[in-house]
Amino acid sequence: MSASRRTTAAPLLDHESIGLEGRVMHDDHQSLKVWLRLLSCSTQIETTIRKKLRQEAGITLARFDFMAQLHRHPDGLTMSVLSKYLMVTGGNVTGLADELEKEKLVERIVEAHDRRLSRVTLTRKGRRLFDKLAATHESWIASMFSGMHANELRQLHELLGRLRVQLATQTVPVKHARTAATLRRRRSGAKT
Amino acid sequence: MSASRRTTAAPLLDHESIGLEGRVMHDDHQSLKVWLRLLSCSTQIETTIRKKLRQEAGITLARFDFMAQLHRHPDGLTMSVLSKYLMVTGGNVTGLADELEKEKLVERIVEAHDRRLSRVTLTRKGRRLFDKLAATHESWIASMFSGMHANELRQLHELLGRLRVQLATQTVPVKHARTAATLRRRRSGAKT
DNA sequence: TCCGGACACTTGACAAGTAAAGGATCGGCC
DNA sequence: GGCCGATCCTTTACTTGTCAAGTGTCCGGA
Repeated sequence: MSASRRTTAAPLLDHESIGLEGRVMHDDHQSLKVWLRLLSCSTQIETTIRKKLRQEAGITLARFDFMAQLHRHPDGLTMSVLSKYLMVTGGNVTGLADELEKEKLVERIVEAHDRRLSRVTLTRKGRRLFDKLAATHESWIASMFSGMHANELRQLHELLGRLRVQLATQTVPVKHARTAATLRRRRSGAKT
Repeated sequence: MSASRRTTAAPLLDHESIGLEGRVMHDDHQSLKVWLRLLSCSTQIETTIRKKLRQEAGITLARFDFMAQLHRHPDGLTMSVLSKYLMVTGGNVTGLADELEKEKLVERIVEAHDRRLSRVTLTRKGRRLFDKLAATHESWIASMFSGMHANELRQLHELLGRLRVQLATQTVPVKHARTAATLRRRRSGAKT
């Protein structure tokens, strides 16, 4: 039941009409509603995938992502690059690498020409496991979207693409914080 | 969930053509792409909001949500209902309630007719604070979506609505045999 | 050559969330 | 009345992730 999450705010805005366009004031509510649905869908899917991965494959979503990155970069990646790609902090990457290394799914190789660098790659065992998981994973996704028509998917893809661009260009004021890509945070929910 | 953001799998599916429509096979990839964009947008917005809430209002997203629920239910809610609405576990709700109560933003009132129940409500102070935050919050959202045209928003709203329904109806089959297999309960031991 | 700063990673304290066990209370039934 | 099971909340242990300080390495300039 329920797909909803976060309840987020009640509509209280009326002053503060963000001087943007003039018709913005009218869109406020619509934006909030879109956001809540967006969040709701996203959360729902992510939760499902996370659960399935754990229950049926005994693996964590974080580890899966970690391995996914290595899989598409067969030559290996350094910790800092992984941190950037995964959008988590360096400390987190270290921890994940430790665990996966312990299970012989990945290995660290210290770079000869610069011993500060260690390149992480999938082991044969890791690659084998990931290949299997990736196929399953994609089938889960496909199945979750199976109720949508092809052109609806196209539209959605297009619209989200535009939204993402908007967000990227104007949300920027995030500032180039520290070294590691300290972005991304937890899920929250919404309810309409 | 977590903080990091999914990079998700490389496309490996080819067999397993989820016998659904016939052209589904062709959609697999599209689904994955839509999902990634969905996640990307959702995460971006959530991160922004979480940061702003913390920086400019000194409050946590979880607390904000907690208060939002109470705000739309002025008569108060029990812990278990809150847990359901917020989609978090009971333990989490207890913790949040403790903190907010300490700050005099909410209060617990033990139900007279059933002393197991405690109803949580916003204090006057809490309501005042939330009113202010909610307005600001909605203006943030509106501003983030300000790059989209009104009809794009409408389309997005519609499509996400359909998706959400799909997810709600078909994701249900998740539950099945216990959590057995993977991680059997281990009392107080370290990792595997 | 040697030194200081930049870089790459690790470590340890903390935050937030989950799941499972615990404790109290209620309600029905004999 | 007294027991039993169900319900509600709390507590505890563990997971995952952040941040900031620490360690080791590289490099460019005096």
